[in-house]
Amino acid sequence: MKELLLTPESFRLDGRLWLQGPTDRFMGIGRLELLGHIAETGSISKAAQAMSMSYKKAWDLVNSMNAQVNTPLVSTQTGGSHGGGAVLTPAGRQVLEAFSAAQERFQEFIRQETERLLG
Amino acid sequence: MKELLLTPESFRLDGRLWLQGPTDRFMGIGRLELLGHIAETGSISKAAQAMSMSYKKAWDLVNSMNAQVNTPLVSTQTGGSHGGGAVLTPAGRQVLEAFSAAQERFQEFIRQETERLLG
DNA sequence: AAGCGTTATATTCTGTTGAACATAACGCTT
DNA sequence: AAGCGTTATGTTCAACAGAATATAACGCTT
Repeated sequence: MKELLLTPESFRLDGRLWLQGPTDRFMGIGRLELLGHIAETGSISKAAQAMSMSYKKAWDLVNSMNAQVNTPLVSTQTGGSHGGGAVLTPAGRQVLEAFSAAQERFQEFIRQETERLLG
Repeated sequence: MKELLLTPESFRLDGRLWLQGPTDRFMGIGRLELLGHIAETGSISKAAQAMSMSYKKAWDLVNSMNAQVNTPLVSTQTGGSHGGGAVLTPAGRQVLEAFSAAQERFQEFIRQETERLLG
């Protein structure tokens, strides 16, 4: 009977993937989810609530992303019938889709490596 | 002429891979490099110097790794002709090798994804 | 016995990060 | 004009992480 040093009950392979931009982090799993919630809800504040994140934090993230590209990812509007809102621009949808796909392939990579290391 | 939103001059795909243990992080790129330097130098303090890391930090990391497995990865000795020292156990060499390989495959994954996203 | 380089461990300081709170502006609705 | 939900922005406080400093113990060498 062979003793394994690393068992899947006690150890878990994990990882993160991100895009580093000119000044700050540009895209990561948190920012990606935030973009998804903004697309769904049409609002930064509702997206923040959905992630149990403060509005300020969410706004800072949106601001950081928009500041690092020529074409902003999120377009915002203050005032109006519903108080304002936020939508993804075409550039925003493009980034969301591309990074989502990369993220899924990364999860698949982690599954494979988990099999190798702990399986 | 097609304008790219994300150019490889301004954006860089990066990532991290780690093994989460029962209590703490168990293995990551930093701990891996530390194990490598310990294997080379036979000393925690020399390994720490090589990484511009305080001895205490290095010792804490070694202690954290050893505490999370039945068979320690690093065997230490105090006192003696050279003051003491540290060597990798067979388990330590095994973990070093296995995680190094995973790390290399991860770097290759990042290269591929960089090509897709920014290439 | 003194000196050495190392492991082993605690404490203190400090910088960074995130949370919490507070306020203003905006444009529609009533 | 007052109220609303939202975007936009600053400040303050708490928690955590890392760096710096300090000290002891150990076992060989001289």
